[in-house]
Amino acid sequence: MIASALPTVAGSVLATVAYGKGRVRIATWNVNSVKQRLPRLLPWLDERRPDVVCLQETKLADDAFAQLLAEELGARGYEVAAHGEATWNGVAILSRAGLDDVAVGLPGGPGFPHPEARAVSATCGGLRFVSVYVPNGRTPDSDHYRYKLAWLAALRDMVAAGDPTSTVVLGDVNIAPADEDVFDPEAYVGQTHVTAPEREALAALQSVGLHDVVRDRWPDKRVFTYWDYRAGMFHQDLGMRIDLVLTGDAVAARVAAAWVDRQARKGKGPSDHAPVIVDLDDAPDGDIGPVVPPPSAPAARRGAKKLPQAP
DNA sequence: ATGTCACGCTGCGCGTGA
Repeated sequence: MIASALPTVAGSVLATVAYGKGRVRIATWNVNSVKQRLPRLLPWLDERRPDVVCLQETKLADDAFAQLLAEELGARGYEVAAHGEATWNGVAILSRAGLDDVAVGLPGGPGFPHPEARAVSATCGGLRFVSVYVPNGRTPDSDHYRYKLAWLAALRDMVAAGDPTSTVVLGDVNIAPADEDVFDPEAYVGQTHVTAPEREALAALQSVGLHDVVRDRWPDKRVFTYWDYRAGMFHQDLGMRIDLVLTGDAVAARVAAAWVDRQARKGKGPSDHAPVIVDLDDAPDGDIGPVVPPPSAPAARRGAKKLPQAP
């Protein structure tokens, strides 16, 4: 095998060398404009060294994305699948574990009124990644809210039509799955992100076989991923958990760590969202998946690590 | 206490989206 003729394989080797012993780090981050966030994104990639990164709210057309980032990402070993538009929305997948079979959007998915750049999928090292930016919904009586529900149904259908066990759906779902995922549930009654139909649509997505791996690992912990820019909300830790990593069974069984990188929300020029990072243990075949754990391996085993969050 | 950011503009402060 000649590595130089196989850039995908070479990227996979690089990832293994970079992170050690085959463990794979995946992440999602709503960057709120990749152009504005470049001074935070590049150092974050260098510090956290994720192997697969899903971005949302890139707010950049694909040619501009390539022009802005191709060199910096290529130098770090990443291949890129970007699906954006000029001003709003926009999603991407960065991978140094291979990047194949890229698909944009959702088959048969709704538009508002036209399809928006809110989903991109790719196969990276044997796992199917879907980077999603779920519509906000605005208010529960709005067309945008109905669009949100229809969009989630189309996402569920797409995942169900694939191979859910080796799928990872990650991104900004604009839904707090439970009241524990909101700093003040009473303050949000009647607003989007917490209504029953939204939570039911999210549950329907998960019912195809996806695990909320951050909540599974920290069942009782106050953990948020988004804090409004205003009024010192982050400083007071008044946020919501609306950025999720949802994985199929085979992936969930390999989760070694799952945490929110609050450091990235601090300091100068942050996004209003923090990245979510999940480490997966090595797959026995040396690829990153999919792997069904042997019967003797309890699915609950995981070398739980202390959450590396800042005070 | 409606507080911040980012977007684009028959732009130079404002409406819109989050």
